[in-house]
Amino acid sequence: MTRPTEHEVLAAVLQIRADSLQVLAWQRALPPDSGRWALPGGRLGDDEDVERSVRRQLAEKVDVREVTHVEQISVFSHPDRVPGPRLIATAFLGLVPSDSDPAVPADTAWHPLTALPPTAFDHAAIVEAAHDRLRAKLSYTNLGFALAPREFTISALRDLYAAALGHPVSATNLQRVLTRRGLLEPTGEVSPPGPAGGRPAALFRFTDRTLRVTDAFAVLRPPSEQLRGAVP
Amino acid sequence: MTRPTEHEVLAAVLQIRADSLQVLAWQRALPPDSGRWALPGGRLGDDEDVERSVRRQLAEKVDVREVTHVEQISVFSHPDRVPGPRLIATAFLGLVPSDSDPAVPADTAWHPLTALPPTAFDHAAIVEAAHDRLRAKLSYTNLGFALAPREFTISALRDLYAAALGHPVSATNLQRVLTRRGLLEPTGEVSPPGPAGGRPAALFRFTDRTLRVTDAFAVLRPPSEQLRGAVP
DNA sequence: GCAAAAGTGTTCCTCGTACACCCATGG
DNA sequence: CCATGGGTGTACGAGGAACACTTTTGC
Repeated sequence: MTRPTEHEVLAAVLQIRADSLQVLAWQRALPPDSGRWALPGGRLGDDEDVERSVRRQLAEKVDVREVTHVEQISVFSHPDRVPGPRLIATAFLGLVPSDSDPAVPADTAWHPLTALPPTAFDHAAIVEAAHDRLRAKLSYTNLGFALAPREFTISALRDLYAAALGHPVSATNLQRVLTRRGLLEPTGEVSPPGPAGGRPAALFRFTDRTLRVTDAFAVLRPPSEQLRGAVP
Repeated sequence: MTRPTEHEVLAAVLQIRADSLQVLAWQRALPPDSGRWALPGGRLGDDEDVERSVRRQLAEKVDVREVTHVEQISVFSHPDRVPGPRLIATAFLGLVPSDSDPAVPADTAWHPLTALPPTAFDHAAIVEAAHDRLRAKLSYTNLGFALAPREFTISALRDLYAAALGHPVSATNLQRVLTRRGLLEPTGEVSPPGPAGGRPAALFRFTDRTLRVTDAFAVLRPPSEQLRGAVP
């Protein structure tokens, strides 16, 4: 009675490379949409939920240990989103730190979001949704940890944020905001200046490398606790 | 080779009734989980995507015209989330204004989130996720329009927000915040005071009855546009 | 010394919160 | 005229943005 339905997972894996936000894709060799670029993913296995599945599938493209964050975006379920048997996709955002350069298969490459080659099916919409999610979460969570190397200078971090957000970011204020929120801590080390000279930059790391919401309820927050046992 | 998989949609439909946030559920008559309360929903049809499907399925429980907002929450896909053939669920949040009292089937009733009877399968987790989403969006979008009647007094609106957020809300500040953001406009009418007297309350409405983000990028926002053509 | 890059101090301003005070109605 | 609920004015503070200024390096 009902048309048979398969379920797949797809991931927009983003990384900042050469000061540009890029996405991992592979070029389809076979129809449909041969020659176009597709997101990594595949059929959901019998014994896994979608989160497990997307991590398994990514392992076939890149070393999963390099993927620092994975989160569900939304379901793409238009009946004709792909030709042939019906296929419903759960889309994910994946993030890789800027200093890792995982080996990828021959048909797979990174592409800047601003110059995406023709994409297969509805994958362009998935990339856009992932980008939107990333931009939003950078501003109210500590998600920067997933794009940044273990240790970094503030100006390197500024470049990462600027590339991901798509607008200039002030190193001064970025440091102050993240420090005030307790997200950054100095390592004590410094990084030597480049050939042009300049003061050596202090190195920092994120205090926490799991997702934390740092600016929830900017407004309409609960009344101040005053003298009750404050929960920090 | 792969186990056959069905796809369903489920909705946590929330409404403020009697100053309490309640969810619509129906009591299962048959196993599995008979006697337990389940969220409205059902199998995805061949010619519809998940958004269309959830609206269609809700129409069987309540008059859809009463549902002012529907949004996707997330996918629930644990292999054993229900007994029998594998069933993947896309979960939704639905909202109904506090002044509508849609007719519902005999097996269906509203339950306060704080006193939820035993629920079927993983539906309790879906309700919790929907509640979290509602709380978050109330603070940075105009989503209040979906819970409120067409016209309302500020103190009625305060009660709605307090019930949804789970903490007291100041009418003074609520009005100021929503007005500053341009979300409220006075109708010019007033509502007569109750038997205890008091000044008649002015009536307001939301200027916009579709979802709008009003507080994006609380931090790390783009540099100020200065004298360029400002986009209001 | 000078240019370049990093880091700090200071000011301004927006905006949410808290709270005192004024307003309009019923009894 | 007083209790009750509605509405306004104001002061405070948190925190982000902008920018001037200082520090440390290479040449």
